[in-house]
Amino acid sequence: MAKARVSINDIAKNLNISKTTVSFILNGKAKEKRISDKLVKKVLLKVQELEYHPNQLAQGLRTGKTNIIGLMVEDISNPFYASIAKLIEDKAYNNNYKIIYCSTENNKTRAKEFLRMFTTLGVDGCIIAPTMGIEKEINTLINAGMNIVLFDRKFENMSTDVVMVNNREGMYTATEHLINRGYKNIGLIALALDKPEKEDRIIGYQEAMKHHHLTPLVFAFPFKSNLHDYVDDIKQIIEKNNDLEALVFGTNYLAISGLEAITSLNLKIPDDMAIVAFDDHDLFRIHKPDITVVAQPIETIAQIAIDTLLRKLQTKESDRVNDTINLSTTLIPRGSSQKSKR
Amino acid sequence: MAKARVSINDIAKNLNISKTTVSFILNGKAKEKRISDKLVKKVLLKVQELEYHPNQLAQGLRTGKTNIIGLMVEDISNPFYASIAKLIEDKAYNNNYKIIYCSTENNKTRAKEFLRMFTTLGVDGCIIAPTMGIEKEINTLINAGMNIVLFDRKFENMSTDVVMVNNREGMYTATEHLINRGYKNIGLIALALDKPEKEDRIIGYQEAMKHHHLTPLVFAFPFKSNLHDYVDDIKQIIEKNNDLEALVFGTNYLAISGLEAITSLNLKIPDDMAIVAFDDHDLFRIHKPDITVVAQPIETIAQIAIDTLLRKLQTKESDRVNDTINLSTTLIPRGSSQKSKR
DNA sequence: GTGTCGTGCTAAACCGATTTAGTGATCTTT
DNA sequence: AAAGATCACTAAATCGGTTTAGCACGACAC
Repeated sequence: MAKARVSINDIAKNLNISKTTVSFILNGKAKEKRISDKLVKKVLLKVQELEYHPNQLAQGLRTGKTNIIGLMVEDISNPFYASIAKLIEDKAYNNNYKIIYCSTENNKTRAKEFLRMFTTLGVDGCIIAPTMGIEKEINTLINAGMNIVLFDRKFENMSTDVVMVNNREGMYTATEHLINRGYKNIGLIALALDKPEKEDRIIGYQEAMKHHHLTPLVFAFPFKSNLHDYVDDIKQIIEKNNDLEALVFGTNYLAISGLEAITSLNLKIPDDMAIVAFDDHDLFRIHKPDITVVAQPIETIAQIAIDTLLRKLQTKESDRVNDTINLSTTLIPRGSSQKSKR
Repeated sequence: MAKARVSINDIAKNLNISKTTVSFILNGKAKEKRISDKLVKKVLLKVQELEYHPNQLAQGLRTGKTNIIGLMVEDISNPFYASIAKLIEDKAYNNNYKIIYCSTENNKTRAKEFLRMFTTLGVDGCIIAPTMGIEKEINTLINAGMNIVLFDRKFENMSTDVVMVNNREGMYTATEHLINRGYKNIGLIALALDKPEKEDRIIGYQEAMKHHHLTPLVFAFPFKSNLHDYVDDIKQIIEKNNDLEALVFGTNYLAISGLEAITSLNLKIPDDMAIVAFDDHDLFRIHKPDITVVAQPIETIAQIAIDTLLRKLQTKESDRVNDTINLSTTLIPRGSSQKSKR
């Protein structure tokens, strides 16, 4: 038999006082509202005794604060986002915030529905790694007063806080790493949600190639929710371009698919095909040979994103300044893959 | 300037009707309550025009249903849980449920606080991979009428639905796999949150060893939130037990740490040290040589967990039957590691 | 003895929905 | 033409909190 939860009325009735008084006491306004110490003690004791815990829906409805933060990413099962989610959750928890999360799978419709869900649920703020095509909705939210921090991907001319890594520079470094090791026919396998000429990671690669007078060779894919589907695509690319010496991968899962493709074609890394991945992963560290990566500062991204949001939540709307933080990536050279002469 | 959200009152006032009527219409009770088709149309149009979406806090407060499901796991950044979370989220979303999640880090206090959060927030149900030591709290919740589905780990004599894999059998199979390939000195590296003699994975290993007249050698660790800390532990074990031929790992992250340890000691897999891991991971598939694992049926676990919960939410409390589902693991033999004669 | 002030507390409105219990108008029946 | 049924809605209570406005009482001043 389900027993009814204890409400503030139960406390009040039990002590024959008004629920106003109970509320004041529980919200630390006892002094301000001149409630006697004796009564305060009595109430707190009764609260303990009956194990009263305020209904957060009612609180949220009245105060407009839910202490819920919405977190929207591409795919929570991607270790990159999962790690960030974990760090954000942890910090949120320490500040008495809960996380509602959702994976957009780069689906515009889904993303929009989640945004609506955030508002109808009354989240206090949200941290979003946005998909393309939800710019308008996000702007509407911002204008309606929602506290938003973007990360991983940004929109031009959006007046909110953004935490970004320098994708262009990171990719430039990754590409140059291969060039410095003597590779010339270097291809890029990347995701293009937007137009390729707008994707910083693609641009960084192209700049590095051009700067060294090499010809860029970009293979851009749309997002697929079954990540395994990339393996065949990559196999085909390798088979069709048999002068390819090296590949740069734009995301961790593309690189993982790349590894599978390379292995199943019986090619050796790095002699038959050298690779560099964007975004680190346990797998790249432990793989033999270990894989050079451009790592994103996951802890810092999470840290700044949640800090910024929490700060925002404590600032009057009028006093806010929107920052765009640009973090640097780190090249982690692994293996010893100087190009060997075949 | 933050614009106020549209409420049901706005719709009502705008059309000069009662909000009761609006509520009836929006909840599909127009026919039953004999609201004229003309008015129904007018209301729906106005709802569209003003982009009205009901406040879910108010709805939740009144109806006692929030359409929120709580998901509690050990660590959302562990791919095992992250994958399950993703699948659960997806299915929940399709049924108009949202997910609030939290990582317990096997911390009793944290877990208890999260459970409380679930109730004060009024979640409709929760899916929990429980930590040890929160049995009492979970029972209290169940008695208070909360809908709970447990997975990954269970408590004896708890009257709720549980989705489990057969850990004992899985570990037996994993161990026997190594025995069949000719290894004799096989150690187990596992987590022991409870007492080792109560951990099914440890028991399965021991049974396999004894059945084949071999001596079990169990190394049980407590949970550490910094997973990297296991590497040194494992290195020491390998160094101190130099007759060890093979290791079975109880979790994916222990196996990953094991790989790191083995590599950093310059040992070769499987010749110097053969291994089998419990719970698959991209890394084990792609690693050279690839690593034999006992895989858990992640999709099925997620599927059954959320299905069971959703079904439970639609069933009268009195009609409920609690199931314990036992799923089998799958041995995925990889590599070709017959023990070589040294 | 009346006005003022401080003390200690509370009644009632409110947040935004749902739900219960009707109400007044029109139509049927006899 | 009175009684009952049907129709098309609605006022008010409710969920469980917070917040506003204010009341009753005693002390003190004059």
